[in-house]
This record gives sequence, C-alpha cells and structure tokens, in this order.
Amino acid sequence: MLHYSPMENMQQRLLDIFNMLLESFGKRNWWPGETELEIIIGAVLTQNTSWKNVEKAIDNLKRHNAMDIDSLFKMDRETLALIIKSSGFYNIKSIRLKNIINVIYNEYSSNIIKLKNIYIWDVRERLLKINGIGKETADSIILYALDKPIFVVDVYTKRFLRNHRLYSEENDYDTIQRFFMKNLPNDTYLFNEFHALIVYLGQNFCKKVPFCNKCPLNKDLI
DNA sequence: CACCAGGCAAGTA
DNA sequence: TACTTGCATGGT
Repeated sequence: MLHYSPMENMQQRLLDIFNMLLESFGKRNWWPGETELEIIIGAVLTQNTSWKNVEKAIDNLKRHNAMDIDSLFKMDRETLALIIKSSGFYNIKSIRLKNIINVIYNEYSSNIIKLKNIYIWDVRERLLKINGIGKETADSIILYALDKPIFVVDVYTKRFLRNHRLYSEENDYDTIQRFFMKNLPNDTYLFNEFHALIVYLGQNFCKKVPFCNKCPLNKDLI
C-alpha cells in the first residue's frame, strides 16, 4: 500500500523537486520546434511515437515546403500520409493533421495568433472537439505552441507521481492536472520546464525499476 | 526475436 | 463507466 505526501507540504515539495530536477538536468528548451505550427504538428505526430521518428517526418515536411497552413490545407491526405510516414500511424495521423489544419484554416484564417487570443479553457474546449486531439495533445499545444499556462499530464507524469509517492496515478487526467495546478504558481515557464524535466527523468532513469541509484531524486524518495 | 515510443478513438459489455 | 483493440514506423 502506497502512502502519499501530506497535502499541506505539497506546494513546497513540488517546488523543491522541480528545483532539484532543474539543477541536475538544466533547462530542456522545450518544445523543439521553430514555429507554433511546427509544435502543433509535432504534438500530433508524437502520439504514442518516439520523438526521433517525428523529427524525420517534420524534416520531410520542410523538404516538401509543406510546413505552412495553406500548403497543408491544399495537400491531398494521401500525399501528406506518405510525407509523414516515418512517424508511424501515418494514415490516421494524416487525418488528424488535416482535421486541425482545417479548423485553423477555416475558423482562424490560417492565423495561429488568433488562437492565442482565446481564453485558455475555451481554446482547450475547441481543440478537444477536433477528432484526433485528446487532452494531452491539446494541452501540449496550449502550453508549448500557444504559450499559455496549463500542465501537461502523460505516462511519465503518472509514473513520477507514483515513484515519489506524491499522488495516486489512478486519478483521471483532469484530476492529476488540477493537482499540479493547485499546488504550483500559475506560471507558463514553470509548467513548460517541469513537464519537460519529468519526461527527461522518465526517459533516462527509472525505466524498468521505479528506483535506480543514478536518479538525482533518490534522496527525495522514501 | 520481442518490446516500446512525448495517444486517441471506436467498439464492446 | 471500464476495458480492449487498431493504428505502424524505427530503434534497442
């Protein structure tokens, strides 16, 4: 039976862990991507896929001069699918990219800045109505492309909470997101860096076993 | 060879 | 609501 940290200490505890991770690993400079559109496309292509494969697909889009809304809007879905082939699930992902591109083209005049001007929870609601955009993808877009303060929850986040006895990973997505956002300052930079550090921790430590002796947070573990 | 990766939606009970 | 399955390439 796991036991979790007392909630009255949670705010300081999370900040301490964040500072420890930042000091150990340094800034992660997320999201890798030159433009808002590139971040949005990367968020869709990386669904259950390693980032390495996504990078190849993004490079391929650039080689085809297709890294812009109008080109992607006009392109056949089948053509788009072949260009992003290396990212896997390329048929369904070509549909998903088309879906969000169509919304940006038709509702926001191909102008992603207009999305930035919408209230954070309203733009989240709109993104979640798009077939192929779930909570993690929507929140990644909002945080990393639209530069708005929202906490992204993924499988690494849940393992992190479990490994450090902070909160039950059995809670649903929105509940875990609220846990972070209630216990941290509402700061875009903090949410950006924290999520990236949690992913870095998960990808480089504690892969198979929950606790390895190389983990910089070991002194924080029970 | 098996297994996994920065998820999501649709189908089933 | 809770659980299962399809989607698919590329690295280890």
